[in-house]
Amino acid sequence: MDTPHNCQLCQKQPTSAFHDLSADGLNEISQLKTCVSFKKGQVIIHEGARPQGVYCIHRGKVKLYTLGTEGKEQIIRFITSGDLLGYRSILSDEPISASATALEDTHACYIPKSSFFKVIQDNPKFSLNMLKLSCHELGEAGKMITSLAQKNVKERLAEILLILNSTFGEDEEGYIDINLTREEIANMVGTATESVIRLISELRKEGLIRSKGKRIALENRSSLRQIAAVYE
Amino acid sequence: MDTPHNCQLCQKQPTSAFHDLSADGLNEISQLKTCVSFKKGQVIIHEGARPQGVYCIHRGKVKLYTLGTEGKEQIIRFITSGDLLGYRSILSDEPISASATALEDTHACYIPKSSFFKVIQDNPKFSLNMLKLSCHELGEAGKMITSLAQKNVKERLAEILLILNSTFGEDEEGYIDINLTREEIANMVGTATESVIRLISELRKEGLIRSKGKRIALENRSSLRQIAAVYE
DNA sequence: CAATCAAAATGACTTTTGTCATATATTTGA
DNA sequence: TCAAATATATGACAAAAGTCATTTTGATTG
Repeated sequence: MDTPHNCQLCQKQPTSAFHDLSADGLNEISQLKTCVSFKKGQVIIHEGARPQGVYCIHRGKVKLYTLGTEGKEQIIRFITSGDLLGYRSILSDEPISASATALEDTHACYIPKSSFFKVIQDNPKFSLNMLKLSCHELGEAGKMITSLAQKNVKERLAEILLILNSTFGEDEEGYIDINLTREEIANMVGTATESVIRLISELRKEGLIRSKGKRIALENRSSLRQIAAVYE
Repeated sequence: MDTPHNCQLCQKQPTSAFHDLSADGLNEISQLKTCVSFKKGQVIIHEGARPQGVYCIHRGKVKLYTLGTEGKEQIIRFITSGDLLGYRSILSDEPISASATALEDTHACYIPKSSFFKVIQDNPKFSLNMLKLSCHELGEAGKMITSLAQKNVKERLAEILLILNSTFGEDEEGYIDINLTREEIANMVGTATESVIRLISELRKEGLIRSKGKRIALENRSSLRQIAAVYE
């Protein structure tokens, strides 16, 4: 077990389910949680398993993905500081429908199933936050479905690059601050690795992005937005 | 306003959020709801709008869809007896992300936003049911994402036919009991209408389905399952 | 700091899917 | 019930995306 993380950080984060939780509620969670770490590449939860608790990510980045035909990964979304992991399966009382793997060394709080339900029951505010959160995710999933069904690969790639940039921000040199292989990008976009590589070259030639090894920086967001046809 | 519907029907239905609700809770809802009807083809909720309440479908069938590029529909899922409509947007406090249109004459109960929140606050059981429901939907959405990203059109069509059959059942002649055009099926599968028509012909020639006009009946489920590669 | 390994890049080719045109069949509603 | 409208069906072709093979580049580590 690791050194305990400070739950108040999550309480302050507006996107967290613990946002605005009462001191009592926060205290309750602090008592029930334990702290764990995962190395880069380590599997945190495994598709098909029955989960025994939820994780609240304290620091690090995690990919959430399902395994399709022939074990091909489909990345559903990313999970990072303040986000919860594993709650879907526990709340719907179904086997885990998506696996999660750490993209970098990750620290998290673990809250056992029974404790999680206790917190939900004792804190209507938290319960409503969870409801809001899952409804928000549901809307995002709907957008992803429409995008996969109706856009071509280049449009989807442009969209994903914009999402990655706004989710993870940029490093000092302007590159998107996440370490993904072209294959992993392909697994988000829902296409072949070669197609992603080809289209990244194309976008680079068009001057919309630049790249150095696996790292990518956006150079012309508005054109990318136009390609992605994200009118929002 | 229509003749009032009996809420006990929803209470008894295991898939409904009102399942197992206390007599008090049920009574509270009965007081707050009004009853409404929609003609076939009528739009019930409209993408981008701000919803003022939720609908509980009493009888009828509704398609839920987002509008993609050039106004093309992407059907996300169907909503039928006992199901709620419009709650996602209200709970996540975002504009409606999907439109809903009645596929046949539909009767529903309307619960205004404020009443809906009141019921959630007064009935922890209902609140937890809603949470379970949205988490279940989230799992289904994840499956749909993987399917769209990794399966080819024929596999997805086979999958959709199996889903339609189990969701809506069959009429006396064995046809799937829902009235959809080939275009609407294409809008679920995420492909062109012609592709759906061609593949339906193909499946018919292979003896896996039969069809009469727009109606379709499954003849060989296990082969369809194999094509859909649904190992479950 | 090289040697090794893994990932990115690119070309050639195949398959799948989409588009457009047109013929045939089925619904629908007056 | 019959005509008009709508949907299904099919062919020909075009475009998009996937697969396989190979080269080049970048990352890793003893």
